[in-house]
Amino acid sequence: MQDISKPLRSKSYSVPCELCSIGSICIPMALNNTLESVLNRKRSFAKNEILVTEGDEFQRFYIIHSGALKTYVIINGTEQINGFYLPGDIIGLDSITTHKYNNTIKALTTTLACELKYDELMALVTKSTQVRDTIFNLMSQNILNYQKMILAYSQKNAEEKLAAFICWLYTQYAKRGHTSLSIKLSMCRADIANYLGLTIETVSRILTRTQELGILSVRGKYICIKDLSALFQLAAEKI
Amino acid sequence: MQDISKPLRSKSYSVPCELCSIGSICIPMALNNTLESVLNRKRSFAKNEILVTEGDEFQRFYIIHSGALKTYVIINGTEQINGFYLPGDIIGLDSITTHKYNNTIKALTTTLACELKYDELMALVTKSTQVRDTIFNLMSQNILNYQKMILAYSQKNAEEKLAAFICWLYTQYAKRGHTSLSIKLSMCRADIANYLGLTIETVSRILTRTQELGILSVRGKYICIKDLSALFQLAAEKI
DNA sequence: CGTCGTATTGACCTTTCTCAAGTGGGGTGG
DNA sequence: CCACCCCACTTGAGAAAGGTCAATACGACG
Repeated sequence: MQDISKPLRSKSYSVPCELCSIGSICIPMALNNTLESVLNRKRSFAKNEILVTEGDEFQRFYIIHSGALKTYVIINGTEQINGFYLPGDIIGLDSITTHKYNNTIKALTTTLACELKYDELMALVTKSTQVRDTIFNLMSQNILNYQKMILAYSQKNAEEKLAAFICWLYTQYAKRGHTSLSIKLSMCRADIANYLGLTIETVSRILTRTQELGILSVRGKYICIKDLSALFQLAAEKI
Repeated sequence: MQDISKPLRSKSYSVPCELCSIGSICIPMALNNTLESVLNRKRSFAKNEILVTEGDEFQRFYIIHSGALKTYVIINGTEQINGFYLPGDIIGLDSITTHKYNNTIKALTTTLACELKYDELMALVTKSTQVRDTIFNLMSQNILNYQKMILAYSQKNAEEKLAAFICWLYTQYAKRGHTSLSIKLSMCRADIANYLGLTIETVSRILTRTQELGILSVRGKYICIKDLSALFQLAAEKI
């Protein structure tokens, strides 16, 4: 286990609290003293460290400050990746209904995450309509995202899926104010392939092809978007 | 437009209020007089009638009492189906965050749906922790369902997708107490194919093949499940 | 500077799509 | 009441996308 109060690594990208997915409720000045009891701020996890295991009792959400996580389940002995989570994202909303975690959560890189206790958050929801609206908004957004993702993954071919995936990465960072066209992938090809329902070879081939089209520049885990609008067009999404 | 207070058709399958997705908050005895102002009970829609169009201002959820709906968006001029909704399902949770409907909602058959006003529901959430927990539970369940669906549709081949789809239909009805192995599809092959990201021809071929395996018996829109456990196994899900 | 794990590339095979023709059932008009 | 028609569905043959297996290249790390 890691040191609880390990400081933020200046090298890695992180969200300022104002841009975090929980937004306004994360700002101490908005909620004064109530906040401290709800959030155990900034716990650090090492690369490949498992935060929770599928089936564990649900107690707290995780909100990523810096780094990246993946969630997965084991089906027939093989890992099936459910999602990737980046700075500002919240994990655990699906667990409210089951009272336990439905996925294993693992750190892809060194990650700093805020812990948010469920019980205490619920108490705040009743007390403050601002918190209530924030949480409803968050859950609704989550549902909308999943709808879009299902559309994407049922309708798109391999090339479009991969383009959509990179667009998603770009958008996730952009939403938090980080608009660089250079992206460092925190996951390996196998994880991407697994998540998109493709094979490693197909992912590799398509990255090469997209590079030859002048849309991307790929070098290992580093991707540079050369033509953003072409990438979005390939993903069949409106920019 | 239809007669608002058209009575429930006895022929079609419907959920009793106790099994509706909004569950306890739909039972008048639990919420007494507050309920009537929130729910405009049982409005009827004709087959192919459009309830709301993508982009319309969001005001109310729809909870299906009987019949079936589909939601879709138009991408590049073609319809892309987002989901099918059956008795007990609630539509509109994704709209909380956008304040407008993200999909067009259309009736697949004659459908009876309860309308639930958003503003009034939110007021109830603050007043009653029971309502609050019900709604959080509902949204969480929704997120969990989408997670599972994404897994399903990114990892499965055509045969598994279709089996999973029929399992889902069966399960949806079973959850509401309707455990018959005979299912009448309310959607056409084209809709199923669209939704699953397949072609009509593939859907047709797989239905035929699955029938030859003795798992299903297909006759137009009528499907009879001959071997439920084999079907779930084909869908790669635990029963 | 070698080693191990990850990524790329190539040849071949399976699945699904595409295009095209044929079938069948429900509704309408004679 | 029957025949016809239309639309939804089924079936078949060839094409394309993606998967599989195998060899090779790269790169981080000791």
